[in-house]
Amino acid sequence: MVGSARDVEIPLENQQIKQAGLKVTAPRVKILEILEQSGKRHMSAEDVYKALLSHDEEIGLATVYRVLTQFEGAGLVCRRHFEGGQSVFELNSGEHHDHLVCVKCGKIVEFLDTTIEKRQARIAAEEGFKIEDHSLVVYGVCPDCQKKRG
Amino acid sequence: MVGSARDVEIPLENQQIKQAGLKVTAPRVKILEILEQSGKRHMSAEDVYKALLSHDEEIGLATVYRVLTQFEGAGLVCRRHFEGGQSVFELNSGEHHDHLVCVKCGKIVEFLDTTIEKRQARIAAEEGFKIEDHSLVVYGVCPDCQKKRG
DNA sequence: GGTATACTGAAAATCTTTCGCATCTTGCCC
DNA sequence: GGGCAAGATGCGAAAGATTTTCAGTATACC
Ligand SMILES: [Mn+2]
Ligand SMILES: [Mn+2]
Ligand SMILES: [Zn+2]
Ligand SMILES: [Zn+2]
Repeated sequence: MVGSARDVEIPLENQQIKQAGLKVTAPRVKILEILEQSGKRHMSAEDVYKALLSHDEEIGLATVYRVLTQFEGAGLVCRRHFEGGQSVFELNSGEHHDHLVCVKCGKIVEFLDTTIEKRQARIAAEEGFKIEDHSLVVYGVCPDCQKKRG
Repeated sequence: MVGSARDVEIPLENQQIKQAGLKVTAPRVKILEILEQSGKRHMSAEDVYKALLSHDEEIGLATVYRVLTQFEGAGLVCRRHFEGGQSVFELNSGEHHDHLVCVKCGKIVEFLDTTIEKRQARIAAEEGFKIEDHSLVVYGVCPDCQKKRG
């Protein structure tokens, strides 16, 4: 047998999952791949599930929810609660950011504004609150959707 | 029969409901009363339902949801989506505001910061979005809860 | 009062997410 | 490489929140 173990590249996903303290299983690797490769940065569990189906992966919806929750706990993904029933997940970029969401087409623009972040911190401090987290979502109509309709 | 129609005061609730284009019915009046009289400014449908029960009102939970949704459509109440399952409703004060929520005890502090509001408007404008709404919720631990635990 | 229409309560249906559990896998030791 | 225990998966059932359905009832208006 010629060649070393290096002939087979160990996918980055496996490292991430292992480092998160989770066993490397097919569902976990596939779900992470979907999140990394999909054009949508923000996907609902259902979105992920459908993407898996379209890749002919036999993974149950319950497993998708379970794995996404584990990934969240491990800091691999962030869960968002925008309006409209389902939670959406995105890979954790490591940097906090907020969202601008188009109410017509669902387009999402991410932003980070230090002025807002500072004001929030000040307001919380004035009330004596110790901030744990925050959620800022601005809903509006994106340029494309404004063109399409009056 | 002495006395005019003015002897019987028409409750303000009835006016508000009528002006909203809705028929004045017992459930609607009671629910509006609960929202006005309850110490909690922010109530879930379940909260309202329980308050009704404690007032010996026979109103179904489905009706509570229906009425709250109608009130929202009529601009009488605002629906909020804080973390944790249920939506909460509050009377529409006519003035927008955001929320600081204690993750331990649920205490809510309302605030309005023009600096933040302006920054949001600018950010949306830069992206060409026409703002329709926004939701800013800061989660943290209130002073009381900080004292109670390490 | 009489009537068309809107409203109501209760149950059933939806929708999203989580559980229970029998059945597989993975990670690890020999 | 095989054996094993802990941990994961898939499936169906269950749960929790909200909405819909529908037959009976109340309201607004004449
Ligand atoms: Mn994002
Ligand atoms: Mn409020
Ligand atoms: Zn759009
Ligand atoms: Zn508190």
